[in-house]
Amino acid sequence: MRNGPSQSIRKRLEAAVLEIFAAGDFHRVSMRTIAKKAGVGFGTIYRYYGSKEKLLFTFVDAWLGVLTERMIDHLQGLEDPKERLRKVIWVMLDYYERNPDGVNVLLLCVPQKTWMADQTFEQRKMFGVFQEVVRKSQENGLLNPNVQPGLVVDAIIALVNRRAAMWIYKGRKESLADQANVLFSVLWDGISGPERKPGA
Amino acid sequence: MRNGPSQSIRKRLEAAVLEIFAAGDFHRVSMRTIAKKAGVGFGTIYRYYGSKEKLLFTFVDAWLGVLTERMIDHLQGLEDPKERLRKVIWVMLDYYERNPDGVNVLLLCVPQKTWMADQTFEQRKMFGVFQEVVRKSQENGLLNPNVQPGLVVDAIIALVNRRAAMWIYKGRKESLADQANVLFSVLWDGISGPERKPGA
Amino acid sequence: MRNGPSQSIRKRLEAAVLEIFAAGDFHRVSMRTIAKKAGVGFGTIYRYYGSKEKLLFTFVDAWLGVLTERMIDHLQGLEDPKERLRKVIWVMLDYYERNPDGVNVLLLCVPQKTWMADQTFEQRKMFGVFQEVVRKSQENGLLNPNVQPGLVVDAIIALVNRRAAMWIYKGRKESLADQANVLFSVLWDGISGPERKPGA
Amino acid sequence: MRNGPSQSIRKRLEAAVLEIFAAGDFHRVSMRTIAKKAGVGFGTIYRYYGSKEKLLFTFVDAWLGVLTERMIDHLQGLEDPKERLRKVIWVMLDYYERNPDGVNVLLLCVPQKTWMADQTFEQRKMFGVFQEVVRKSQENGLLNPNVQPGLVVDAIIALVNRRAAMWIYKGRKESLADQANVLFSVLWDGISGPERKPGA
DNA sequence: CATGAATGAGGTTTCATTCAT
DNA sequence: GATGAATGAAACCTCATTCAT
Repeated sequence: MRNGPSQSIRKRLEAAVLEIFAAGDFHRVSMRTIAKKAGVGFGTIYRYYGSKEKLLFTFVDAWLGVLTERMIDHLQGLEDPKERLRKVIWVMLDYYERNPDGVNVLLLCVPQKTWMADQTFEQRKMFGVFQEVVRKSQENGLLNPNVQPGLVVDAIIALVNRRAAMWIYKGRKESLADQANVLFSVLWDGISGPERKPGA
Repeated sequence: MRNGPSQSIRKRLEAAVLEIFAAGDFHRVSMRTIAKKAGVGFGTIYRYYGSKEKLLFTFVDAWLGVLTERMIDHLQGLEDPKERLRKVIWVMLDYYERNPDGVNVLLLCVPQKTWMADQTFEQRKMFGVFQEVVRKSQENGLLNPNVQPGLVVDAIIALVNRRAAMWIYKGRKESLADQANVLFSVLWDGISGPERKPGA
Repeated sequence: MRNGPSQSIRKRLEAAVLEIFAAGDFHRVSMRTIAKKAGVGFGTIYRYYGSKEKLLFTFVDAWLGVLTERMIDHLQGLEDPKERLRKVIWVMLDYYERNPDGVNVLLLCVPQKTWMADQTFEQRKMFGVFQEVVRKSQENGLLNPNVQPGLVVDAIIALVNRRAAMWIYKGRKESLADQANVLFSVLWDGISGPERKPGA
Repeated sequence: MRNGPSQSIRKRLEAAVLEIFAAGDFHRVSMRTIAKKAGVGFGTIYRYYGSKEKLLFTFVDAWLGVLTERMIDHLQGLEDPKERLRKVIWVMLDYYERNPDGVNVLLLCVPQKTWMADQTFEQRKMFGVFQEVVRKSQENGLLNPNVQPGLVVDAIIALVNRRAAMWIYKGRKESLADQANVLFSVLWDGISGPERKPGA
C-alpha cells in the first residue's frame, strides 16, 4: 500500500519546484537541483512522482486547484451573471499577480504538448466553474446566442493567459489585476467603437 | 566569412524539423534523428544553427515569415478596416489549418521561455502588420477608444492561437478557417447578447 | 565529498583499459568501447576519471605502482650494490614479459607529451627506488664518479624500455627476462671489448 | 600519373607541420590549423599525403633523412672505430639541439604504435649507417663479443633519445651536444667504477 | 589541380531515471 | 522508506576525411 509523501517532503518539494521551474526552461531545470534544494533524495521524488513531468504537473495542478477554490469562494453570493464573469477574470488576474512564479511555470515553463498528454491538463473542476458561470449568463439571455459556451470559456482563458504571459515577458511593470475591467470590457463588448453600442 | 547553409540543406532541414518536432515533445526530439531524417550531416546542423533551440526557432521564424507575407498579400486592396481585421483572422486560421505541423510546433512544442529569450520571438514584421491594421481602425474611429492598440493585437493572437491549440488538442475535427467569422464576431462585438447592440 | 570508484568498477575498468589500449592507437580507442567492454556506465567513467587521458594515465600509474612494489619486494635482503642493480633490470624485464599489455600501453600507446604534462609522469616512488639503488653503488665507490646518478637512472630506463618496445615490435619472440644479464653487462661494463677490462 | 606536391606547398607544409606538432600532442593538433598555417587547402594535403599520420611521418622521415645525411657527411675521413662511434652520438645530439622542434615531434608527439605500423619507422638508411659503424668496431675486436650488434645500435638510440626527451621535458636548460662525451663514456665503458678499468 | 563545404565519428558534459543498500 | 551511486542517452563540440565544384 503506497502512501503519498509526508507533508514535510511535499511542502519542501512544492516550494522548490515552483521556484526552480519559474527560473528556467523545463528542460534546463535538473532533478539534481530540485532534489538538493528540497533536501530530498532522487529516489524519493521518483517514488512519489514518477517523473520530472509528473512532478511539475502535480504542483501545477495543485496551484490551479488553489485558484479554483479561491474562485469558488469569491463567486459566493454574487448573482448578476455579468458581475460573476467580471469576477472570474479579476480572480485569475489577482491570483496570477500574487503568484508570479506559478504563472511563470504554468504559462512559460510547462511544455504544452506534454501537459496536454497529462490528465491534469483537463482541469475539470476549474472548467466546471467557468462553464457554470457562462451557462448562467446564457440562461439569462445575456450572451450572444451564436457563440458556443466553449468558445466563451476559451476566450476568457486565452485573453487572461496571454495578458499574463506578456506581463511576465515585459517585466511585470504594471499591475495585472488592474487590467481586469479592460479585459472584461473587451470580452463583453468587443473591441468595436461606441457608435455601435447604446450603453457606452 | 561563414555563409549560410545551402538551399538544399535548408529545405531538407525545414521539412524534417517541422515534421519531427510536430510529432514529439521538444526535449524528446533528438538532433541525430533530425540529422538522419533530413539527410544532413550532424556537424552541418551545428555549424549553421548552433543549437537545438536555434534550429527550431529559425524554422518557426521562417514559418511565421511565410504567414506574414501571406497576410500582407491578402490585405492588399482591402480598404474597410473592419474587413481587414476579419481578413487577418481568416488568414491566420487558414494558414494554420493548411499547416498543422507548423501550428503544432509553434504553439505546443516551442519552449516558451526559451523562445522569449530568443530574438525571433519579437516577430517585428508580423506585429507591424497587426498594428497597422489596428491603427487604421482606430483612426477611423471604429475602435473602442478605451482599449489600447496593444491589447487588441494581443486579443487577436490570444483568441486565434488558443483556438488553434485546442483544435490540435481535440484532433482537428472541424475546419479552423470556418471559425473565422465567429472568432471575429467575438472579438468585434464581444460575447454579450444582441439586446445591447443596435446593429445586430 | 566525491569518493573514488568502487573496487568492482575499478577492476573492470583496469582490465578493459589495458586490453583495449594495448590493442590500438590511443586516438583510435573510443570511450564508448571501453565503457561497453568494462561493463561500466559511460557517465561513471567521466565521473571518476574526467577524461580519456586521465583514465589511461591512472591505470598506467597503477601498473607502474605494482612494478614498483614488486621491485621493492625483490630488493629486500640483497646487499651487494651490483647485484641490486642487476636485480632492478631483471624485475623490470620480468614484469614486462609477464604483462605485455601494460608494456604496450606504457611504451607505445601513451601520448608522451600529454603524459609528461600529467603529474603521474614523475613516478616519484619508482625513481626513489632507482636512485636509492644507484646511490648505494656510488657510496661503495663502485660507480664511475664522472657519471651523475641521474644519468645512470636514465640509462637503465632507456635500455630496458627500448628493448621492451622492440620486443613488442618484433612480435615477442624471445624471452625478455632472459636478456637481463646482457643488458646489465652493457650497462655495467659498457660495450667495449674485454681486452680493456682487467676483471673480464 | 600523380606527381608529388609542388616545392612551394611542400616547403610551407614542412614548416607548419614541424612547428605545430611540436607545440601540441598529436591528437590535439588539427588539420585545420595546419592547412591554415601552411596556406594549403584540406584537399591538397590529403591528395599528397593521404592522412594526418602520413603527413607527420613524411616530415619526420625527411627530418631524420637530413640527420642521416649529416651523419654520413661527418663520418667521412674518420677511421678510428671508437671515434666514429663517439661521432655518431655527437652528431645526433648536435642535430637534436639545433632542431628542438624536430626532437619534440620525433620523440614526444609521434604516436609510437602508429609510427611502428608505418614503413618509415624502419629507417633503413640510418640504421645502415649505425650498423656499419658498429660492424667496424666489431671487426677490429673492440667490442664485447657477447653483445650482439643490434643491441649496440639499440643502446645508442635508447641513450641518446631518452636523454633528448628529458632535455625537452626539463626545459632545455643545458647543452645537449655537450653531453656527447659522457654518454659515449657510459656506453663504451659502462657505469662501473675505475678500480675495474685499467685506462680510467 | 586546389579548395573548403559537408560529413559523421567520437570526446565531453549534463541529466533523467534506475536500483542496490 | 530514503538515499545517491550508477547508468546510458543525447546535446554539444571538434575534427579527420571525403567529394563536388
